[in-house]
Parts: sequence; C-alpha cells; structure tokens
Amino acid sequence: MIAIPTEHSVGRFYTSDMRKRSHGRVTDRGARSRQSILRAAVSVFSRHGYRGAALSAVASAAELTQPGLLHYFPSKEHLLMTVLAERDESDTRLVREAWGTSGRDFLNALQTLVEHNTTQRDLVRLFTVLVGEGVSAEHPAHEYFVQRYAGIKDRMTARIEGSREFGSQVDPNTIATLLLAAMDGLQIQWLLDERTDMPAAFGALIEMLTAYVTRTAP
Amino acid sequence: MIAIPTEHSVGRFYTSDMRKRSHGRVTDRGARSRQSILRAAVSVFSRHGYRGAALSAVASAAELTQPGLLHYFPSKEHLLMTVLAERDESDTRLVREAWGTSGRDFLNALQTLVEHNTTQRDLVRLFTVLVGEGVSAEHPAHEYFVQRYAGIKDRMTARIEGSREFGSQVDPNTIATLLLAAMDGLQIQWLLDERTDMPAAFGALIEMLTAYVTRTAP
DNA sequence: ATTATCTATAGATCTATAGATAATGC
DNA sequence: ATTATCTATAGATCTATAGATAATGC
Repeated sequence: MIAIPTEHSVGRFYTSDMRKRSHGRVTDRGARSRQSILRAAVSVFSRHGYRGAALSAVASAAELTQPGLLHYFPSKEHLLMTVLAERDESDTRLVREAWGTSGRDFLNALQTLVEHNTTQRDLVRLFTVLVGEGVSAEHPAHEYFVQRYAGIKDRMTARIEGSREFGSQVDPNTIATLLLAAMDGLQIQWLLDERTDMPAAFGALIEMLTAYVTRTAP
Repeated sequence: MIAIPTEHSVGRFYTSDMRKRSHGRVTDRGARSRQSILRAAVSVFSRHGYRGAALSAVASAAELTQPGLLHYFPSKEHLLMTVLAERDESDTRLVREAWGTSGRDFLNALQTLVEHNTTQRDLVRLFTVLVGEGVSAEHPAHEYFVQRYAGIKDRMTARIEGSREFGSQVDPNTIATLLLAAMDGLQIQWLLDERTDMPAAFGALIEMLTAYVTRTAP
C-alpha cells in the first residue's frame, strides 16, 4: 500500500499549519521532537491501529509526556492525518523515479514497489491497518482513503491507457483495479504469514497479464 | 472475504460454551436475545471495528442494556470470537454447495462468491475491518485470522493441484495466493467506492488465468 | 520573549461486577 | 427454581485543557 504518487490536499492542511503557531518559529529541539513523535506514531498506530493506540503510548515511545506531544499536534486526529500526509509525500518521491515510460516499465515499477515493500513491514502494516479501519465512513481517515484510492486508480488507469502495449482488448480501469487489489490483498496475507511471497505472486499476475495482452500481437 | 469453507476450532470454543451455564437451559426469549445481539454486533463492529465499538452500542442496537448483553457473552472478546465463528459457519455452508469438482468449476465458484458478496456489504465490511485490525499481533482475532487464511489457502491450493486443467507451468500455491489477494483487495476498493466492479475485475483475472494455463494445451 | 515540556486534573468513556427484580418454565 | 434483565457502580483508561517551570535563541 505504501506508495504510488498522490497529490491531493489532505496533506497540506495538516503538515504545514503546525509549525506556524504565533510566530512560526521552530527550534532544533522542537523539530527533533516532532520527528520523533511521527516516527513513534507510525510504530504505535501500525501495531494498535488508530483506535487502539493511546496518545500516551505514542508520547512515551517518543520520550515525551502525553501533553508534551499535544504541544506539536493539537489532537489525535491531527497526528493521524499528519502521519498519513508525510508518509504519502516521502513514498511519492520514491516511486516517481521508478515510474518509467513504456507499458512494460510501468509494470516493472509496480513489481519493484512490491519488492521494496517486503522491506517495510511497519509501514505496510500501518497502511493495511488504517485502510481497514478507514473503510468505515465513521473513521477520521475515511475520506483520505477514498481520495487516495481514487487518485491512485485514476493515475494507473491513465498510465495503462497511454501505453500501446495494452491492446484495446482489456479495459484499463479493470486492469488498474486488479493490480491495485492484488497489491493490497498480498499485503494482508504477508502480514498474517511472512512466508507469503508477495513478489512471486504479483510477478505471476504480471506475467499472465503480459501474456494476455501480447497474445494476438506478440 | 466472507466465505470459503473452514473448520478450525476457534468457533467451537466460543459458540457452544455459552448455552450450557449451570444447567444448560435456554428459553426462547434467551435464544432470541442472543441472536439479536449477534446481529447487532455484526452491524456495530462492521461500522466501528472491534476497538471502536462500545458494548453499550451493540447492546442498545439489540434493545438491551450493556450488562444485559454480558449475560450472554462474558466479555467483549468472547462476543467478537462468537461473531466470527458463527459467520464462518454459515458462510461455509453456502460455499460448499457452489464448490464444484473440475478446475473450471472451482473458478466459477469463486466468481459466484465474488458476485454474492456484492449483496453483502455489511458482512464484507465486517471482515475487511476486522482483518485490518487483526494483522496486528496484539489484536484478539489475530490468531483466528492467521489460522483462517492458512486454512483457506491450503484448501485452495489443494483444489488447484487436484485439477488437471491447471498445467504444471503454474505453482498452485502462487495462484491460490493471487486469487485470494484479488478478492480481498477488491473488497477494499469496493467499500471505499461502491462503483468498483468486483465481478468484472475478478472475472478479468480468471480469464487471464484460464488463457494462460490453456495456452499450450487448449 | 518564545518555545518546549511538565504536573495536575476535568470530563468523558468503557468494561465488567454485584446484587436486585421481573419473567419463564417444570 | 432458573433464566433474563435491570440499576448502580467500581476501576481503569483516554483525550484535551490549564497553568507552571525549564530551555532556547534573538
């Protein structure tokens, strides 16, 4: 779930507003604490989910008291949204590079991403847990995930449409849906059983897909 | 996520022990209340997850007070496990029938299941939310989901191995992993955006898979 | 001066238990 | 008699605020 570029605005709301309180000053110490809190939040949220995580647990993992944490993030919800926004940002950077130009390169980029994710257990679990909670309309990150998935799928679809390797025999949107579904589903299985070979299974999908679209015109 | 036969024992522990308190008697009224609680739990858990759901919310949805609910289930955790066990059971029945004999029938049964799931939004959301929370080792249903997925994958793998339609060119375990992943991932997307066409995307996978295995020997 | 952090605490839940009362079934 | 259900409540959290003290940087 980690990656794939996104640029919706949820991030901006929550990332920037915090540092410009009163005069917008940030000391080095403050910047370090803030980062420490975000790291701790990834760890604690990924293990307990948003609802199961106590702010005090995040705070103590960041070596602060719980009100100390709230000096940087006005509420638990703000902390959550900031974690999501900042993660989105850093992952985006990573994938944009791998995002080739030909249809074949596109599939390779996805495969690379799946391989990369096998080294990011905490982050994968974070997104899997949060999107699980987030399918409920009541969850604070629900709208975020709705937007995120819509954006990802749109970009993937456009990417497939733009490649002549994919003939008109397959519907780009359907293929995008399927590729994304496979990535998410594999992560669930991998988190429940680390012996699950995500790259192998995803590779099989890509091979079948490639074989399918090159059937008529190889 | 709903279905696919399972027979591990988690269910037995939690389903049966409740009715045989002291003398094991159950009045009609009691049986109705118990069912009412389970129905309410599906609804509330599916909307708030296990962690976000308050017993009092389940109780009032079942038209009982919160201590009234605890007369039937000694703890929130027992209620959760019973919901999972009883759901497993009823879904199992449904799918066993559709579970054909030839490899083609197997894939058809899965397709039918995906179609059936589009009419079961609450149940699909229940399992998606709970498995999301459950990927964390700290969650009470973690072990349940580990066992459930292992069981499902084993049975799917065996089913694929037993069909001569699937040549030796594909690894049965890989295919089982991929099919299961696609189902889970599609549910996430469908829950986030109901316009997602799960049957179409899953059908595309089946078509590509079928084309792939019949490539050499059609 | 401003930022960072702490202690103390209000107020809201939430699970589970104790014990009383109402309903049901031999 | 036994089961079903309720009221009351203990005890444990958990978020967020108020207000004091310590650290930092012009």
